[in-house]
Amino acid sequence: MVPLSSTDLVAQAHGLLGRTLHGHGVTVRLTEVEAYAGPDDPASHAATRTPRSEIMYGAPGRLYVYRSYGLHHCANVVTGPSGHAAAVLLRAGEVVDGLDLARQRRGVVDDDARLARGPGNLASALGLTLADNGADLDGDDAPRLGPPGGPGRPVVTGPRVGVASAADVPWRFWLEGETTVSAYRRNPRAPGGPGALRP
DNA sequence: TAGGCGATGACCT
DNA sequence: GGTCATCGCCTAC
Repeated sequence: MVPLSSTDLVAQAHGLLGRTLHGHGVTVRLTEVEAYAGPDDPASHAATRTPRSEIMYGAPGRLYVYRSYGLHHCANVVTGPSGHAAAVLLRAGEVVDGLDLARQRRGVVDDDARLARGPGNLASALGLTLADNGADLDGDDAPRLGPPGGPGRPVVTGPRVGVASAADVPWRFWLEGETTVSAYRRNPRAPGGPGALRP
């Protein structure tokens, strides 16, 4: 196994900002992501290796989709390498193509910035479901990632949203000034003090 | 097999 | 700011 340093993971997360993700008829430009380090990260689903999290232990460049609170789907990009289970949660994006379809899926017509704000909404706008779990993002079929490119504007760093463990690890990254970025909300179960895990 | 919990989001006050 | 809907997954027994 090749150890993945936190700086590499941060670089992977930064690399996804500003990049496009093509879903089922909808394309978004990623504006907010969160990094999860794998078995060493108590906030990651990969902290316990189970059939659900197994996809994160596989090859990088694949999509990990899970259902949260019985209502929403959340999408991650496995950043690997194989066996390390590092992944980046896609939290928000700007819909740049397929606006009508995204509005139809989300039922939002008055504020395009809300179409893909929040991981559940992002997955919904893209039409991502559990059926997309394990999809190869470098393949020809949707979902797939667009070509790498710079974020285009300064990247802001902050603590991760909603996690009960390691809530203070500043592995949430978003593009400065983007209206599509979701609001910060701390998990009520998270301890008040600084987290034990620091990059 | 049953019970508890969660990387959420929308609505209400 | 607070509450609640809702169900797949994990763990304990």
